[in-house]
Amino acid sequence: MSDIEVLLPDGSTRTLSDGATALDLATQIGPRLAKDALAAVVDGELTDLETPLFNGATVSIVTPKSDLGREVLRHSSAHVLAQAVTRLWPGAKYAIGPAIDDGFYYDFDLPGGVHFSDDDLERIDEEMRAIVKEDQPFIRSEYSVVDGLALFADQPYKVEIINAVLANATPEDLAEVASPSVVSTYSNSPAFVDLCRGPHVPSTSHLGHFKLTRVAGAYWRGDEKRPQLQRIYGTAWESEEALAAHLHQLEEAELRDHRRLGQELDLFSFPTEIGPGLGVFHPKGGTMRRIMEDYSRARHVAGGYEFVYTPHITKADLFEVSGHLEWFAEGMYPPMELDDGQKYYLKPMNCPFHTLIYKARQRSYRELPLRLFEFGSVYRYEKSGVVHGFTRVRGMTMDDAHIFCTREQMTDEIKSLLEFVLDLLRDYGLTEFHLELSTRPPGKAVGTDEEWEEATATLAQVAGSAGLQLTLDEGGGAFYGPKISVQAKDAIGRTHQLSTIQLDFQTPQRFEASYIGADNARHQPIMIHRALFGSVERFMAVLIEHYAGNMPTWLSPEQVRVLGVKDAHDDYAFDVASALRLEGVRVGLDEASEPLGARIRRAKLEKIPYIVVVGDDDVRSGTLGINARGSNDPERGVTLSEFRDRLLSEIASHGSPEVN
RNA sequence: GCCUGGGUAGCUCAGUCGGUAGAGCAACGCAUUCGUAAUGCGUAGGUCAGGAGUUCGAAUCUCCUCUCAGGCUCCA
Repeated sequence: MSDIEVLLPDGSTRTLSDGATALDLATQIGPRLAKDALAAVVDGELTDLETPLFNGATVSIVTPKSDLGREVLRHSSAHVLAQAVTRLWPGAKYAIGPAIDDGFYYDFDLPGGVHFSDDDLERIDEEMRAIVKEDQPFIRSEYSVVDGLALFADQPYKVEIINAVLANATPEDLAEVASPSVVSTYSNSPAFVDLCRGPHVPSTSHLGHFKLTRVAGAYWRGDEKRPQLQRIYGTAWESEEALAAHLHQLEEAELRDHRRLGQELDLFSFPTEIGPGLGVFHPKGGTMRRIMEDYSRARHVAGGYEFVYTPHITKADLFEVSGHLEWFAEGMYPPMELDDGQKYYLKPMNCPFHTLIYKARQRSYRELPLRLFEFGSVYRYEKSGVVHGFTRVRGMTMDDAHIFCTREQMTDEIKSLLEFVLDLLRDYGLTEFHLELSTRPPGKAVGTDEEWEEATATLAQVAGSAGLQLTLDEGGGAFYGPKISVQAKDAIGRTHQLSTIQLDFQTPQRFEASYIGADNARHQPIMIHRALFGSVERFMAVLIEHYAGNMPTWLSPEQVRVLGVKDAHDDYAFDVASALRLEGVRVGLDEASEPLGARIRRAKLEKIPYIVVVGDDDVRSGTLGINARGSNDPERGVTLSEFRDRLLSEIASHGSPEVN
């Protein structure tokens, strides 16, 4: 028997006897590795440990504490979930069960149309732990398509997957089988066989650090028109500590939920009397929003924008010309019908209105680019199940602008616009971005192929030269044009879609907008739609979550609260507050009717950047005690002028007390 | 829109087997005057989301509607 030689990731080589598997390799390297090993990567292909190696192969062993390892154990956990469900509900049909970020899920169709309830999760969890204890090996088998179809004769979803792969293999389908001509399965006991490409952990005993999290409905193959299956979600990790850390992180995320902080900090609410997805801003949230908007306005003035205002409703005609009634009607509120039979719609977008402003008179090429800006409130009829705090609403205000320019100007205009966007977002404290390019939505778009190609190529060129990571969102554009969207990463690593920049050849055409060029001829302008916050409400929600409610000083509704130690100090406290207010600082005063500790506690819970405490010493020497947010170590004896200078410079630089 | 689970005082929540409503915080009043995260006592506050039904009797059981959360689909 001849030997084979394999290459390890560190560049070294190992000699093994012919027919040796990845597990044999791991064993040869060390018993610890053999014990930990879950799978292997052979020449870039993720595969089972049982896979025989061949001469010259590059092999790495996959262990639990790696992304690949976690993916394998999550995928295997999904199989155990399915096995547990088929034990508890004999006759259950199982559909697909992949690994996802942080966990896994599996979709089921229970006999008699039964649905899982939350209580079932506990039973399933117990059954899964029993299976783990049974230490069942995952055994791979391969069948012909015919045999595969016979094997899964009583599993209609599996049959559908096999047939779909035969007909037209999508990457999603291929995840479930080996290749279009070979049906691969894994069984971890004779009683449970699943269609799967693999690989899997050697046996169920490698699993166990999991938690089933929720049950949800999910459409078969993600299609609203197909039957809805019962999905169970779980999370799984390589160790109890990693699982606990993940659960802890979820709790942390919950603490910064803007809906919760909006309530706790008295910023805004969603009165049920008004309706779903329609929020109101309380004075503190209103202050925060006003500051956000004012700063944006100032930047837009500097950026050459002109400010316009337009109504919230319009005759149907306008949206017929724009194409919204043809392409966007299901996102619009139903019309109001007036006595004379005229239909009026609430506006879901501002662009047609701005186009009419453009068209209000003859335009010259000398006016272009013409940049029209509006904090425009729009209303969209979102499906009832999708509204979510201020991140998905039915009424919102966009920091919307439409730029009319010539075809020659558009590339430069988009380039400088992208810089403007990123610069502005950084001023609000977001620093990590990537871009997404959304292309023509198939079957839902107006305009010629050439126009779409030119617009998409222009955006791609600008996005590519921005030096940021660029991802492609195939078919995600608006009906009138492709778009670049700016995705920002927040403090706990989540990404949020914020700004969108859309290039539109269609609207000017539909409205017959034109300008007179230097050649004294009529030309059609190009239109750029752009919103930097996206919606003001949502941007505020993102910032609140990013900062966990600890807003930088310039955005805090109350920047300083002054407390007298006892009521003999209230006059001095008032003077301090007045002096700061003269400088434009938002200052609150909490008089000494309660113990100092209680007032400090309340101010801390309100996340006010600076608590100023004044007592006898301060009255005597004209100083302050400063208790900054994020610190439990107050500074004593600071002069008013020193504090004022520090505070004003922090506000001007958009800083926070935490980072000083 | 669909699936699962919720809705009890301003907020967070308890309420057993169907027997007529409870706490903490907040609010209000009185007292307390205090140097860095909760002073004490008292008062008031509820058509138990809304409607219908079952029952001698419903926060509790059934149905419908509204609404919230987590998913799916869709999306800024």
